[in-house]
Amino acid sequence: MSVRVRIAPSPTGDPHVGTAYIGLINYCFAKKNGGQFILRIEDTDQSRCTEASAQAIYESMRWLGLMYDEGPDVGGGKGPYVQSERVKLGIYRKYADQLLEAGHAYHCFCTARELDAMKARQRAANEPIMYDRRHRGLPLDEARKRVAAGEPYVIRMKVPLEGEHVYKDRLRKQPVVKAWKEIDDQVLLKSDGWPTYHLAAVVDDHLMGITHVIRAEEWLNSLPKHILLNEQLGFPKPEYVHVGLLRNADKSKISKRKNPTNLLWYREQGYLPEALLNFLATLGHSMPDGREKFSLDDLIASFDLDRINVAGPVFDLAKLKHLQGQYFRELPADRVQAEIHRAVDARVAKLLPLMRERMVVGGDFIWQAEPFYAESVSPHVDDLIPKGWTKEQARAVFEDVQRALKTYAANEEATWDAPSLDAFIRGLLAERANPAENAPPAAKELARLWQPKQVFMALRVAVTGKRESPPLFDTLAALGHTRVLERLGAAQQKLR
RNA sequence: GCUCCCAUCGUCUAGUGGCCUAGGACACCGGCCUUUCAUGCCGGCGACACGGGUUCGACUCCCGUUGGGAGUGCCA
Repeated sequence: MSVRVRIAPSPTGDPHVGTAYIGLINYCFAKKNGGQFILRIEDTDQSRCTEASAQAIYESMRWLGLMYDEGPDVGGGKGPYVQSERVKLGIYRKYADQLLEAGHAYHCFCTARELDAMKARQRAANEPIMYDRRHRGLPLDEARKRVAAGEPYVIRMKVPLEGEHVYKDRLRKQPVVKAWKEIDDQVLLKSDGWPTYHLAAVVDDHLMGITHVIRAEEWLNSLPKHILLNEQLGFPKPEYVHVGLLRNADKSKISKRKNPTNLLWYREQGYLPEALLNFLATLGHSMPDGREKFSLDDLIASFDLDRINVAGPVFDLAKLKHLQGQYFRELPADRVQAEIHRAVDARVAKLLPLMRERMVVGGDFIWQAEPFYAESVSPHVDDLIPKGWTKEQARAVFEDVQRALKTYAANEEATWDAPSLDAFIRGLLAERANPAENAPPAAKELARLWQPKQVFMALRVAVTGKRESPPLFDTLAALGHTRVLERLGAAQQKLR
């Protein structure tokens, strides 16, 4: 039988680097075995899923070159490949009814409030948190009467009350053993009539002829439910394989707060798909010959599912950058030039309003915009010290402003734009120039320094490295708080 | 809390009982090349979490401890 694998992302938010990671593994496994790689969109949460997000998934998979043989935008013989469309076809309802008839599932009429109360009680008592199955014994005909009467309900699966589930995952040394009594009677069909992930995925994997479900470790806990569902539905079981989750530096599940997780961000930044794919591959898989730089074709040729690591790897941007550099430097001159144009164009539109009135010829943009592109700037020490100030005084003022801006940037309410920064910084100056009666002597001594003209020039020099620049607050806004704070710190270093 | 998974340098990993005084890559440090920087090359720092077994012999197998992670949703 031919291998058929899939990725089944949910179109919420930005296309995720984890999708690419799991996608890469599935893709390689499919290609290695002459099988098919399928993309299915799991949008059964009507409140969170968007079409734009689905489009972004297609786009990023294409960009990476992880082209699927079947999927929403390419078709295929087992479609539709979007679950919301399948809901409309009544596919999941049909299987839910089948489970109901066979006595493998039942109606539950609990309200959200009842369920919350149940959880709260269990939490307080340090008991495992799960549904108490209060409606499990309800006869089917009685439940149907309540449904007919318009009472809201969900359909839950009937999990065995005793015994245990054992599954040997090919990547793990020991079989995974889980007692049934610790597994919840999972909701299969929600009160809006749409399926939950568990029902939809099992049904679709079967209908789409999926032979191997290779997915992230976060699904391992619900594995018994999925296998049970296959059995109750009379489906032949695919092989389930669970790979480790990508991690942040602190080992927690990768998140956008701590890492760039948006695939399109990498494209915007100018990362090459080959580099990103190569990097992702080294995270979980290793070449038998130890090669660490290789093409997708090389990877497929040597790919071995059993060599995938189960321990979740830390996503290390520094290593990606190194690989990216290697790929970039191999690029032919015309591609390099194209990449430069792309990188510049992306920022020109934003900066042009600031630059324009100071420009005489187009080339002026290059040096005028330099502070906005540069990683760091190198101001002249003399320019950092306004007339009549000492080095120490200048440093004290920079430190004070930096601290204030740091607090400001950390404030959720505050916005980092020119008008807000203008108001904030002028307010700070006014405050410092007029210290309270009971202020420390040091503050009173510095009070005379807080003149806008001089402080603004010093700040301008610190953040741009030049005495000429667009208006200070526009400049601060365009630079972003991270760079501004960095440069204020660097200025203080220079003044030591 | 409960359940499950995982455990080699800071990070990604090689290692499937003797080839290991544990190999490579990133990062870091030093040197060479170079007017500078970068690239490139050379070198250095640096790990088998701990404790018990099994065995003639454990990084490799088993058990426990510790640590980390995930799940615990009418989200996926």
